[in-house]
Amino acid sequence: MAVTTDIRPLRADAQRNLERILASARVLFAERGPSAQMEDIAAHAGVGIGTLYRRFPTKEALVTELVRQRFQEFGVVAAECEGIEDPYDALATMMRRHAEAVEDDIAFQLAMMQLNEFRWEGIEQDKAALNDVVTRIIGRARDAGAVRTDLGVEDYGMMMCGITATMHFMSQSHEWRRHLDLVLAGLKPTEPS
Amino acid sequence: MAVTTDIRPLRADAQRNLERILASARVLFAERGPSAQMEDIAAHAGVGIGTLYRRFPTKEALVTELVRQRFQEFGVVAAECEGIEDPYDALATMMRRHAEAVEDDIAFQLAMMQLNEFRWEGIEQDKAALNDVVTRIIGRARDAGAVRTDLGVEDYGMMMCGITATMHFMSQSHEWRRHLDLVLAGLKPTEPS
DNA sequence: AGTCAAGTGGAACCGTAGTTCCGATTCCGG
DNA sequence: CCGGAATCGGAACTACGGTTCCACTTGACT
Repeated sequence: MAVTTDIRPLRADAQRNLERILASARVLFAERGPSAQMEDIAAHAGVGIGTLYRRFPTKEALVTELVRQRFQEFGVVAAECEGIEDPYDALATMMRRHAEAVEDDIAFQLAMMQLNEFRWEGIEQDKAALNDVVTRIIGRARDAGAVRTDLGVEDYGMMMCGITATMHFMSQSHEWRRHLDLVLAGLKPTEPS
Repeated sequence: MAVTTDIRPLRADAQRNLERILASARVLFAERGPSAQMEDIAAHAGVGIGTLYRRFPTKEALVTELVRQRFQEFGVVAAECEGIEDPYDALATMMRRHAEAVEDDIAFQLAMMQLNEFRWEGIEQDKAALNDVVTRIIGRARDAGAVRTDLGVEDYGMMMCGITATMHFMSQSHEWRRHLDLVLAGLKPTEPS
């Protein structure tokens, strides 16, 4: 499943080219979004289109691979945040860090928002793993009385979707941090008033 | 600027066709988003593509006209909400009604989110008008101490962007209402704790 | 060094969707 | 009822971008 061994180790130059392709794709997709063109990516990597298509049978396959990588990073971040003592801080920090991780990658912003409606082949596993950690972090905050009692995991995707949208569509500056603040404020337990 | 008189009143059948085109475009764009095809719209309206292009020189022109109409409706809704006694209720109701107005129009959802980054020709005026009303409603709620003191008009677009995104990308069901609740909760004045 | 499967480059192909063009048709004033 | 300007229809044109194909090159193993 992982990176190594398929059947045959891939020729030295081919390996080098593969890495170049991935690097270039990362840059261009981040910069221009999913509409970045295959030819441009190949050119940027210094290879022909044929070479690119030898590794990734389709554009979608390429995008998916990149999204998967990013998604794993998400899992790592979440795991790190689980280590934070204060339950509320753990949740708030995770949200902030996840948002920051998305900040300068246009293609991933869109992927983030559409995670629930798109069928990303082979992401399910990483997604489930991330979901577990988030569930625990939210549960802990809730048990500690740091957030409203009706907060659930489902809310996490929703909130991130909204924040990512702000980030993506209101590109200039960092207004999205304010949106995050607003949402975080909305998480506080409803005062017994 | 308005609907009537340009130079010549438009022939009877042409007028009829224009209305049909607009109606069909409204339906198809709402249903399929901005990627709805010109040919389909023409077919749905029962006219040839040539006819469509006679009225709207480009697809963008057609979309823009529809967006403009919707936007005006937004202004009407806002004005109505300004009449609500309770300052907080006025704001909350406006947000809810604006969100509902967008609910089943995919093309307009995207337009809504991109309002700040796209250059919609000839919308500026309606946009400014709406902005004024929203400013007043938010100001009133703030003065009444119903919402945090640092809430501004700029936040309105941001919040609506986030909610629209939830609606658009997490299509199934009506989860967006929960997002709205969360955001509204976040607007409450920060308790002196 | 020789062999050849693996790998490479990029011209050509193809489908899609917006837009143009123009002969046929239709409203409307005289 | 007529003439012609306005309007119609839809075939054809165009641009764009993903994907295929294949003659040519190259790394790795004997």
